[in-house]
Amino acid sequence: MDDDLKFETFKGFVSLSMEDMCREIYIDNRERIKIKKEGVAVKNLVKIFNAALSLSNSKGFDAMSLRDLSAEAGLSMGALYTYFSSKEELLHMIQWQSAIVMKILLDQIKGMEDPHAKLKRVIQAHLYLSEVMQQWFYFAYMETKNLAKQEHKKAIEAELFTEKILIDIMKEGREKGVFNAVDMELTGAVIKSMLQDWYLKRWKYDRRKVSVEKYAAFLVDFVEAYLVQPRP
Amino acid sequence: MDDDLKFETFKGFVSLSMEDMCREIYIDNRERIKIKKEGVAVKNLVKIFNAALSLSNSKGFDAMSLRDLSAEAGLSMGALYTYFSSKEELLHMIQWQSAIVMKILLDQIKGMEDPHAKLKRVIQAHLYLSEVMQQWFYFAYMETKNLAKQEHKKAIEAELFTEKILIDIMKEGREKGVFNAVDMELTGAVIKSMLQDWYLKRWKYDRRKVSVEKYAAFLVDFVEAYLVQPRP
DNA sequence: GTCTATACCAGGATAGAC
DNA sequence: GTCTATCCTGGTATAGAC
Repeated sequence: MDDDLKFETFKGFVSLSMEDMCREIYIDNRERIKIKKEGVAVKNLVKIFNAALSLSNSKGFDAMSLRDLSAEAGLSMGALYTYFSSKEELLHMIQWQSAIVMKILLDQIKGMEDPHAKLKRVIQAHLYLSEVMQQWFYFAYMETKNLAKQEHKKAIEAELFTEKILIDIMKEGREKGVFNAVDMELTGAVIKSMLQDWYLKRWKYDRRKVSVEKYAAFLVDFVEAYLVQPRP
Repeated sequence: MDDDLKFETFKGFVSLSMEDMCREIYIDNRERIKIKKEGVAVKNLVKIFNAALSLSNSKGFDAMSLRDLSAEAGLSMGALYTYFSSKEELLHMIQWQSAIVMKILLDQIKGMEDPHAKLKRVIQAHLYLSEVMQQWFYFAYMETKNLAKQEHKKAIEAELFTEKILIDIMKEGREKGVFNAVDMELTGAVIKSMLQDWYLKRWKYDRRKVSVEKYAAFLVDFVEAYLVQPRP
Protein backbone atom coordinates (compact mmCIF):
# COMPACT_ATOMS: atom_id res chain seq x y z
CA MET A 1 0.00 0.00 0.00
CA ASP A 2 1.82 3.10 -1.14
CA ASP A 3 -0.82 5.40 0.30
CA ASP A 4 0.12 4.31 3.78
CA LEU A 5 2.15 6.81 5.76
CA LYS A 6 4.26 5.52 8.62
CA PHE A 7 4.69 7.63 11.72
CA GLU A 8 8.46 7.32 11.57
CA THR A 9 8.50 8.52 7.96
CA PHE A 10 6.33 11.46 8.90
CA LYS A 11 8.56 12.43 11.78
CA GLY A 12 11.51 12.29 9.42
CA PHE A 13 10.39 15.11 7.17
CA VAL A 14 8.69 17.50 9.57
CA SER A 15 10.85 19.68 11.77
CA LEU A 16 8.68 20.31 14.72
CA SER A 17 10.76 19.59 17.78
CA MET A 18 10.57 22.03 20.65
CA GLU A 19 13.77 23.63 19.44
CA ASP A 20 12.48 23.98 15.87
CA MET A 21 9.35 25.63 17.16
CA CYS A 22 11.24 28.01 19.40
CA ARG A 23 13.67 29.03 16.69
CA GLU A 24 10.72 29.87 14.45
CA ILE A 25 9.06 31.81 17.24
CA TYR A 26 12.27 33.73 17.78
CA ILE A 27 12.60 34.64 14.12
CA ASP A 28 8.95 35.71 13.93
CA ASN A 29 9.40 37.97 16.96
CA ARG A 30 12.91 39.37 16.50
CA GLU A 31 11.86 42.97 17.09
CA ARG A 32 9.88 42.33 20.22
CA ILE A 33 12.34 40.01 21.95
CA LYS A 34 15.09 41.98 23.66
CA ILE A 35 17.71 39.23 23.55
CA LYS A 36 19.79 39.51 20.41
CA LYS A 37 21.99 36.41 20.42
CA GLU A 38 19.99 33.72 18.67
CA GLY A 39 21.72 30.89 20.53
CA VAL A 40 20.91 32.30 23.96
CA ALA A 41 17.39 33.30 23.01
CA VAL A 42 16.42 29.93 21.54
CA LYS A 43 17.88 28.06 24.49
CA ASN A 44 15.78 30.09 26.92
CA LEU A 45 12.67 30.02 24.79
CA VAL A 46 12.82 26.24 24.90
CA LYS A 47 12.86 26.41 28.69
CA ILE A 48 10.04 28.94 28.77
CA PHE A 49 7.69 27.16 26.37
CA ASN A 50 8.33 23.74 27.87
CA ALA A 51 7.49 25.12 31.29
CA ALA A 52 4.53 27.16 30.06
CA LEU A 53 2.95 24.26 28.19
CA SER A 54 3.48 21.83 30.99
CA LEU A 55 2.08 24.13 33.66
CA SER A 56 -0.89 25.46 31.74
CA ASN A 57 -1.87 22.06 30.45
CA SER A 58 -2.01 20.71 33.94
CA LYS A 59 -3.62 23.62 35.80
CA GLY A 60 -4.79 26.03 33.13
CA PHE A 61 -3.04 29.06 31.66
CA ASP A 62 -4.87 31.47 33.90
CA ALA A 63 -4.04 29.53 37.04
CA MET A 64 -0.36 29.45 36.11
CA SER A 65 1.34 32.40 37.80
CA LEU A 66 4.44 33.90 36.28
CA ARG A 67 6.22 33.03 39.49
CA ASP A 68 5.36 29.39 38.86
CA LEU A 69 6.62 29.77 35.34
CA SER A 70 9.79 31.49 36.45
CA ALA A 71 10.57 28.67 38.90
CA GLU A 72 9.76 25.88 36.44
CA ALA A 73 11.74 27.47 33.60
CA GLY A 74 14.69 28.30 35.86
CA LEU A 75 14.67 31.97 34.87
CA SER A 76 13.94 35.03 36.96
CA MET A 77 10.83 37.13 36.48
CA GLY A 78 12.96 39.86 34.99
CA ALA A 79 14.43 37.48 32.46
CA LEU A 80 11.00 36.26 31.42
CA TYR A 81 9.97 39.78 30.57
CA THR A 82 12.76 40.13 28.07
CA TYR A 83 11.00 37.48 25.97
CA PHE A 84 7.45 38.80 26.19
CA SER A 85 5.95 42.00 27.45
CA SER A 86 2.85 40.60 29.08
CA LYS A 87 1.31 37.30 30.02
CA GLU A 88 -1.25 37.80 27.28
CA GLU A 89 1.49 38.13 24.69
CA LEU A 90 2.85 34.79 25.84
CA LEU A 91 -0.61 33.29 25.32
CA HIS A 92 -0.76 34.57 21.78
CA MET A 93 2.71 33.31 20.93
CA ILE A 94 1.74 29.79 21.94
CA GLN A 95 -1.67 29.86 20.33
CA TRP A 96 -0.32 31.23 17.12
CA GLN A 97 2.18 28.46 16.46
CA SER A 98 -0.30 25.62 16.55
CA ALA A 99 -2.49 27.38 14.05
CA ILE A 100 0.33 27.92 11.56
CA VAL A 101 1.19 24.26 11.52
CA MET A 102 -2.14 23.43 9.92
CA LYS A 103 -0.80 24.24 6.48
CA ILE A 104 1.30 21.11 6.70
CA LEU A 105 -1.93 19.16 6.46
CA LEU A 106 -2.70 20.56 3.04
CA ASP A 107 0.77 19.73 1.72
CA GLN A 108 0.20 16.14 2.69
CA ILE A 109 -2.68 15.52 0.32
CA LYS A 110 -1.47 17.60 -2.60
CA GLY A 111 -1.44 15.66 -5.83
CA MET A 112 -3.38 12.68 -4.53
CA GLU A 113 -6.21 11.47 -6.71
CA ASP A 114 -7.96 8.56 -5.04
CA PRO A 115 -10.49 9.77 -2.41
CA HIS A 116 -9.87 6.68 -0.27
CA ALA A 117 -6.15 7.32 -0.19
CA LYS A 118 -6.68 11.02 0.40
CA LEU A 119 -9.01 10.42 3.32
CA LYS A 120 -6.61 7.98 4.85
CA ARG A 121 -3.71 10.35 4.41
CA VAL A 122 -5.45 13.32 5.97
CA ILE A 123 -6.46 11.25 8.99
CA GLN A 124 -2.95 9.92 9.40
CA ALA A 125 -1.29 13.28 8.92
CA HIS A 126 -3.61 15.02 11.37
CA LEU A 127 -3.02 12.39 14.03
CA TYR A 128 0.73 12.31 13.49
CA LEU A 129 0.92 16.07 13.63
CA SER A 130 -0.99 16.20 16.87
CA GLU A 131 1.17 13.40 18.22
CA VAL A 132 4.39 15.31 17.56
CA MET A 133 2.93 18.53 18.91
CA GLN A 134 0.59 17.15 21.51
CA GLN A 135 1.13 19.85 24.11
CA TRP A 136 0.57 22.65 21.61
CA PHE A 137 -2.65 21.15 20.30
CA TYR A 138 -3.98 20.50 23.77
CA PHE A 139 -3.19 24.05 24.78
CA ALA A 140 -4.82 25.52 21.70
CA TYR A 141 -7.99 23.56 22.32
CA MET A 142 -8.30 24.29 26.02
CA GLU A 143 -7.32 27.94 26.02
CA THR A 144 -9.36 29.11 23.04
CA LYS A 145 -11.85 30.77 25.37
CA ASN A 146 -9.13 32.98 26.86
CA LEU A 147 -8.32 34.60 23.57
CA ALA A 148 -9.43 38.06 22.59
CA LYS A 149 -12.46 38.10 20.33
CA GLN A 150 -10.57 38.39 17.09
CA GLU A 151 -8.08 35.64 17.94
CA HIS A 152 -10.95 33.51 19.15
CA LYS A 153 -12.58 33.82 15.76
CA LYS A 154 -9.39 32.73 14.06
CA ALA A 155 -9.28 29.61 16.21
CA ILE A 156 -12.80 28.71 15.18
CA GLU A 157 -11.92 29.21 11.55
CA ALA A 158 -9.00 26.83 11.98
CA GLU A 159 -11.39 24.17 13.20
CA LEU A 160 -13.73 24.70 10.29
CA PHE A 161 -10.79 24.64 7.91
CA THR A 162 -9.94 21.05 8.83
CA GLU A 163 -13.56 20.08 8.39
CA LYS A 164 -13.56 21.70 5.00
CA ILE A 165 -10.69 19.51 3.89
CA LEU A 166 -12.62 16.44 4.96
CA ILE A 167 -15.81 17.59 3.31
CA ASP A 168 -14.02 18.32 0.03
CA ILE A 169 -12.63 14.80 -0.02
CA MET A 170 -16.09 13.36 0.60
CA LYS A 171 -17.55 15.48 -2.19
CA GLU A 172 -14.91 14.27 -4.59
CA GLY A 173 -15.55 10.69 -3.57
CA ARG A 174 -19.24 11.21 -4.04
CA GLU A 175 -18.77 12.62 -7.53
CA LYS A 176 -16.53 9.75 -8.48
CA GLY A 177 -19.16 7.38 -7.13
CA VAL A 178 -16.91 5.69 -4.59
CA PHE A 179 -18.61 7.04 -1.45
CA ASN A 180 -22.21 6.88 -0.29
CA ALA A 181 -24.44 9.90 -0.10
CA VAL A 182 -24.11 11.06 3.49
CA ASP A 183 -24.55 14.23 5.51
CA MET A 184 -21.06 15.56 4.90
CA GLU A 185 -21.18 18.37 7.42
CA LEU A 186 -22.10 16.00 10.22
CA THR A 187 -19.66 13.38 9.05
CA GLY A 188 -16.87 15.94 8.91
CA ALA A 189 -17.76 17.17 12.37
CA VAL A 190 -17.58 13.77 14.02
CA ILE A 191 -14.37 12.79 12.25
CA LYS A 192 -12.87 16.00 13.58
CA SER A 193 -14.02 15.15 17.09
CA MET A 194 -12.40 11.73 16.88
CA LEU A 195 -9.16 13.27 15.62
CA GLN A 196 -9.19 15.68 18.54
CA ASP A 197 -9.83 12.93 21.04
CA TRP A 198 -6.37 11.61 20.32
CA TYR A 199 -4.61 14.62 21.79
CA LEU A 200 -7.25 15.53 24.35
CA LYS A 201 -7.32 12.13 26.08
CA ARG A 202 -3.74 11.04 26.01
CA TRP A 203 -4.03 9.66 29.54
CA LYS A 204 -6.54 7.15 28.21
CA TYR A 205 -4.66 5.96 25.14
CA ASP A 206 -1.36 5.88 26.97
CA ARG A 207 -2.85 3.75 29.70
CA ARG A 208 -4.27 1.34 27.13
CA LYS A 209 -1.03 1.33 25.15
CA VAL A 210 -2.68 2.33 21.87
CA SER A 211 -0.13 3.61 19.36
CA VAL A 212 -0.90 6.47 17.03
CA GLU A 213 -0.66 4.16 14.03
CA LYS A 214 -3.15 1.78 15.53
CA TYR A 215 -5.55 4.60 16.31
CA ALA A 216 -5.17 5.91 12.77
CA ALA A 217 -5.85 2.52 11.22
CA PHE A 218 -8.89 2.07 13.41
CA LEU A 219 -10.28 5.48 12.53
CA VAL A 220 -9.85 4.92 8.79
CA ASP A 221 -11.73 1.62 9.06
CA PHE A 222 -14.43 3.16 11.15
CA VAL A 223 -15.08 6.02 8.78
CA GLU A 224 -14.76 3.93 5.62
CA ALA A 225 -17.39 1.51 6.93
CA TYR A 226 -19.88 4.36 6.95
CA LEU A 227 -18.83 5.86 3.64
CA VAL A 228 -18.90 2.65 1.63
CA GLN A 229 -21.48 0.50 3.41
CA PRO A 230 -23.97 -1.23 1.11
CA ARG A 231 -27.28 0.59 1.46
CA PRO A 232 -30.69 -1.10 1.37
CA MET B 1 -40.21 1.87 16.32
CA ASP B 2 -40.89 1.54 20.02
CA ASP B 3 -37.20 1.76 20.89
CA ASP B 4 -37.12 5.33 19.66
CA LEU B 5 -36.99 7.97 22.39
CA LYS B 6 -38.19 11.45 21.54
CA PHE B 7 -36.47 14.44 23.11
CA GLU B 8 -39.79 15.87 24.28
CA THR B 9 -40.69 12.60 25.99
CA PHE B 10 -37.32 12.53 27.69
CA LYS B 11 -37.67 16.08 28.94
CA GLY B 12 -41.07 15.14 30.33
CA PHE B 13 -39.78 12.63 32.84
CA VAL B 14 -36.47 14.09 33.96
CA SER B 15 -36.54 16.99 36.39
CA LEU B 16 -33.34 18.78 35.64
CA SER B 17 -34.21 22.43 35.25
CA MET B 18 -31.93 24.95 36.91
CA GLU B 19 -34.39 25.18 39.78
CA ASP B 20 -34.52 21.41 40.23
CA MET B 21 -30.74 21.25 40.32
CA CYS B 22 -30.47 24.11 42.80
CA ARG B 23 -33.08 22.65 45.11
CA GLU B 24 -31.14 19.40 45.16
CA ILE B 25 -27.89 21.23 45.82
CA TYR B 26 -29.56 23.08 48.66
CA ILE B 27 -30.83 19.88 50.26
CA ASP B 28 -27.45 18.20 49.91
CA ASN B 29 -25.72 21.15 51.60
CA ARG B 30 -28.24 22.21 54.25
CA GLU B 31 -25.65 22.33 57.05
CA ARG B 32 -23.09 24.36 55.17
CA ILE B 33 -25.42 26.94 53.69
CA LYS B 34 -26.22 29.66 56.19
CA ILE B 35 -29.59 30.63 54.70
CA LYS B 36 -32.39 28.63 56.30
CA LYS B 37 -35.50 29.53 54.29
CA GLU B 38 -35.62 27.11 51.39
CA GLY B 39 -37.51 29.49 49.14
CA VAL B 40 -34.97 32.28 49.51
CA ALA B 41 -32.00 29.96 49.27
CA VAL B 42 -33.13 28.21 46.09
CA LYS B 43 -34.02 31.51 44.43
CA ASN B 44 -30.53 32.85 45.06
CA LEU B 45 -28.77 29.62 44.20
CA VAL B 46 -30.44 29.77 40.80
CA LYS B 47 -28.98 33.23 40.29
CA ILE B 48 -25.55 32.13 41.53
CA PHE B 49 -25.24 28.98 39.46
CA ASN B 50 -26.64 30.59 36.34
CA ALA B 51 -24.07 33.34 36.65
CA ALA B 52 -21.23 31.01 37.61
CA LEU B 53 -21.84 28.62 34.71
CA SER B 54 -22.24 31.40 32.23
CA LEU B 55 -19.10 33.24 33.32
CA SER B 56 -16.83 30.25 33.75
CA ASN B 57 -17.94 28.64 30.53
CA SER B 58 -17.05 31.77 28.63
CA LYS B 59 -13.80 32.79 30.34
CA GLY B 60 -12.85 29.85 32.57
CA PHE B 61 -13.58 29.28 36.23
CA ASP B 62 -10.22 30.55 37.33
CA ALA B 63 -10.51 33.75 35.34
CA MET B 64 -13.94 34.46 36.80
CA SER B 65 -13.48 36.69 39.82
CA LEU B 66 -16.00 36.64 42.62
CA ARG B 67 -16.56 40.32 41.95
CA ASP B 68 -17.64 39.35 38.42
CA LEU B 69 -19.88 36.69 39.87
CA SER B 70 -21.37 39.04 42.41
CA ALA B 71 -22.26 41.57 39.71
CA GLU B 72 -23.66 38.98 37.29
CA ALA B 73 -25.72 37.24 39.96
CA GLY B 74 -27.00 40.51 41.42
CA LEU B 75 -25.84 39.65 44.92
CA SER B 76 -23.18 41.27 47.08
CA MET B 77 -19.90 39.56 47.91
CA GLY B 78 -21.10 39.10 51.45
CA ALA B 79 -24.28 37.38 50.29
CA LEU B 80 -22.31 35.00 48.08
CA TYR B 81 -20.30 33.82 51.05
CA THR B 82 -23.43 32.70 52.86
CA TYR B 83 -23.88 30.05 50.17
CA PHE B 84 -20.31 28.77 50.01
CA SER B 85 -17.25 29.31 52.13
CA SER B 86 -14.63 29.48 49.40
CA LYS B 87 -14.37 29.64 45.64
CA GLU B 88 -13.10 26.10 45.63
CA GLU B 89 -16.20 24.89 47.42
CA LEU B 90 -18.28 26.49 44.69
CA LEU B 91 -16.25 24.56 42.12
CA HIS B 92 -16.94 21.29 43.83
CA MET B 93 -20.65 21.97 44.17
CA ILE B 94 -20.93 22.47 40.42
CA GLN B 95 -18.69 19.57 39.48
CA TRP B 96 -20.48 17.19 41.79
CA GLN B 97 -23.92 17.68 40.31
CA SER B 98 -23.05 16.70 36.77
CA ALA B 99 -21.46 13.47 37.99
CA ILE B 100 -24.52 12.44 39.95
CA VAL B 101 -26.72 12.76 36.93
CA MET B 102 -24.94 9.90 35.21
CA LYS B 103 -27.03 7.33 37.03
CA ILE B 104 -29.99 8.42 34.92
CA LEU B 105 -28.20 6.84 31.96
CA LEU B 106 -28.30 3.40 33.54
CA ASP B 107 -32.01 3.64 34.32
CA GLN B 108 -32.66 4.31 30.67
CA ILE B 109 -31.43 0.96 29.41
CA LYS B 110 -32.68 -1.21 32.23
CA GLY B 111 -34.75 -4.13 31.04
CA MET B 112 -33.90 -3.75 27.37
CA GLU B 113 -32.92 -6.90 25.53
CA ASP B 114 -32.02 -6.09 21.94
CA PRO B 115 -28.44 -4.74 21.65
CA HIS B 116 -29.40 -2.54 18.71
CA ALA B 117 -32.18 -0.92 20.70
CA LYS B 118 -29.99 -0.62 23.76
CA LEU B 119 -27.20 1.08 21.84
CA LYS B 120 -29.62 3.48 20.27
CA ARG B 121 -31.19 4.27 23.60
CA VAL B 122 -27.94 4.95 25.39
CA ILE B 123 -26.80 7.29 22.62
CA GLN B 124 -30.10 9.14 22.66
CA ALA B 125 -30.26 9.34 26.43
CA HIS B 126 -26.68 10.62 26.72
CA LEU B 127 -27.24 13.29 24.11
CA TYR B 128 -30.59 14.37 25.55
CA LEU B 129 -29.12 14.55 29.02
CA SER B 130 -26.26 16.71 27.86
CA GLU B 131 -28.70 18.85 25.92
CA VAL B 132 -30.81 19.59 28.97
CA MET B 133 -27.76 20.18 31.12
CA GLN B 134 -25.39 21.58 28.54
CA GLN B 135 -23.71 24.16 30.76
CA TRP B 136 -23.06 21.65 33.53
CA PHE B 137 -21.51 19.11 31.16
CA TYR B 138 -19.36 21.72 29.48
CA PHE B 139 -18.17 22.96 32.83
CA ALA B 140 -17.39 19.47 34.09
CA TYR B 141 -15.33 18.72 30.98
CA MET B 142 -13.37 21.94 30.92
CA GLU B 143 -12.67 22.35 34.60
CA THR B 144 -11.63 18.79 35.42
CA LYS B 145 -8.01 19.88 35.59
CA ASN B 146 -8.77 22.36 38.36
CA LEU B 147 -10.04 19.69 40.70
CA ALA B 148 -8.07 18.34 43.61
CA LYS B 149 -6.40 15.02 42.89
CA GLN B 150 -9.08 12.86 44.42
CA GLU B 151 -11.93 14.66 42.71
CA HIS B 152 -9.99 14.58 39.49
CA LYS B 153 -9.82 10.83 39.72
CA LYS B 154 -13.55 10.60 40.22
CA ALA B 155 -14.11 12.61 37.06
CA ILE B 156 -11.96 10.22 35.09
CA GLU B 157 -13.84 7.27 36.48
CA ALA B 158 -17.09 8.88 35.34
CA GLU B 159 -15.75 9.01 31.80
CA LEU B 160 -14.70 5.38 31.88
CA PHE B 161 -18.05 4.43 33.36
CA THR B 162 -19.89 5.64 30.25
CA GLU B 163 -17.47 3.74 28.07
CA LYS B 164 -18.09 0.63 30.11
CA ILE B 165 -21.80 0.84 29.39
CA LEU B 166 -21.07 1.04 25.67
CA ILE B 167 -18.59 -1.81 25.79
CA ASP B 168 -21.02 -4.05 27.67
CA ILE B 169 -23.65 -3.49 25.02
CA MET B 170 -21.16 -4.37 22.29
CA LYS B 171 -20.13 -7.52 24.13
CA GLU B 172 -23.72 -8.60 24.44
CA GLY B 173 -24.32 -7.92 20.76
CA ARG B 174 -21.24 -9.89 19.90
CA GLU B 175 -22.37 -12.87 21.96
CA LYS B 176 -25.77 -12.78 20.35
CA GLY B 177 -24.07 -12.63 16.98
CA VAL B 178 -25.65 -9.38 15.86
CA PHE B 179 -22.49 -7.23 15.90
CA ASN B 180 -19.15 -7.69 14.21
CA ALA B 181 -15.97 -8.46 16.07
CA VAL B 182 -14.40 -5.06 16.66
CA ASP B 183 -11.94 -3.43 19.03
CA MET B 184 -14.50 -2.55 21.66
CA GLU B 185 -12.27 -0.31 23.77
CA LEU B 186 -11.43 1.88 20.80
CA THR B 187 -14.98 1.84 19.52
CA GLY B 188 -16.27 2.85 22.94
CA ALA B 189 -13.71 5.63 23.14
CA VAL B 190 -14.65 7.23 19.84
CA ILE B 191 -18.37 6.94 20.47
CA LYS B 192 -17.78 8.76 23.73
CA SER B 193 -15.85 11.49 21.94
CA MET B 194 -18.70 11.98 19.47
CA LEU B 195 -21.21 12.17 22.31
CA GLN B 196 -19.07 14.81 23.99
CA ASP B 197 -18.73 16.83 20.83
CA TRP B 198 -22.43 17.62 21.07
CA TYR B 199 -22.06 19.68 24.23
CA LEU B 200 -18.52 20.91 23.62
CA LYS B 201 -19.22 22.47 20.21
CA ARG B 202 -22.65 23.88 20.59
CA TRP B 203 -21.65 26.99 18.63
CA LYS B 204 -21.15 24.75 15.63
CA TYR B 205 -24.34 22.74 15.78
CA ASP B 206 -26.43 25.78 16.65
CA ARG B 207 -25.04 27.64 13.70
CA ARG B 208 -25.85 24.73 11.40
CA LYS B 209 -29.27 24.28 12.95
CA VAL B 210 -28.74 20.62 13.77
CA SER B 211 -31.28 19.38 16.32
CA VAL B 212 -30.33 16.94 19.03
CA GLU B 213 -32.64 14.31 17.53
CA LYS B 214 -30.98 14.67 14.16
CA TYR B 215 -27.54 14.35 15.67
CA ALA B 216 -28.65 11.29 17.62
CA ALA B 217 -30.10 9.62 14.52
CA PHE B 218 -26.92 10.35 12.60
CA LEU B 219 -24.71 8.93 15.31
CA VAL B 220 -26.71 5.74 15.61
CA ASP B 221 -26.45 5.23 11.85
CA PHE B 222 -22.76 5.99 11.86
CA VAL B 223 -21.95 3.53 14.61
CA GLU B 224 -24.27 0.82 13.36
CA ALA B 225 -22.61 0.93 9.95
CA TYR B 226 -19.36 -0.11 11.58
CA LEU B 227 -20.86 -2.69 13.90
CA VAL B 228 -22.90 -4.52 11.27
CA GLN B 229 -20.98 -3.96 8.04
CA PRO B 230 -20.51 -7.08 5.90
CA ARG B 231 -16.87 -8.15 6.22
CA PRO B 232 -14.81 -9.61 3.41
C1' DG C 1 -30.42 37.81 55.11
C1' DT C 2 -28.04 41.23 52.78
C1' DC C 3 -24.99 45.03 52.15
C1' DT C 4 -20.73 48.07 52.49
C1' DA C 5 -16.28 48.67 53.87
C1' DT C 6 -12.09 46.91 54.53
C1' DA C 7 -8.18 43.55 55.52
C1' DC C 8 -4.90 41.13 53.46
C1' DC C 9 -2.32 38.74 49.98
C1' DA C 10 -1.06 37.00 45.41
C1' DG C 11 -0.21 38.16 40.97
C1' DG C 12 1.58 40.97 37.01
C1' DA C 13 4.87 44.13 35.92
C1' DT C 14 9.21 47.14 36.22
C1' DA C 15 13.52 49.66 37.80
C1' DG C 16 18.03 49.47 38.50
C1' DA C 17 22.10 46.81 40.31
C1' DC C 18 25.38 43.62 38.62
C1' DG D 1 21.52 39.34 29.72
C1' DT D 2 20.07 38.26 34.13
C1' DC D 3 18.76 38.95 38.88
C1' DT D 4 16.66 41.09 43.13
C1' DA D 5 13.76 44.18 45.17
C1' DT D 6 9.73 46.55 44.91
C1' DC D 7 5.33 48.68 43.17
C1' DC D 8 0.51 48.41 42.89
C1' DT D 9 -3.69 46.42 41.14
C1' DG D 10 -7.17 43.39 41.75
C1' DG D 11 -8.28 39.04 43.90
C1' DT D 12 -10.37 36.27 47.97
C1' DA D 13 -12.36 36.59 52.19
C1' DT D 14 -14.57 38.69 56.45
C1' DA D 15 -16.48 42.00 60.08
C1' DG D 16 -20.06 44.46 61.44
C1' DA D 17 -23.92 47.79 60.25
C1' DC D 18 -28.60 47.56 58.83
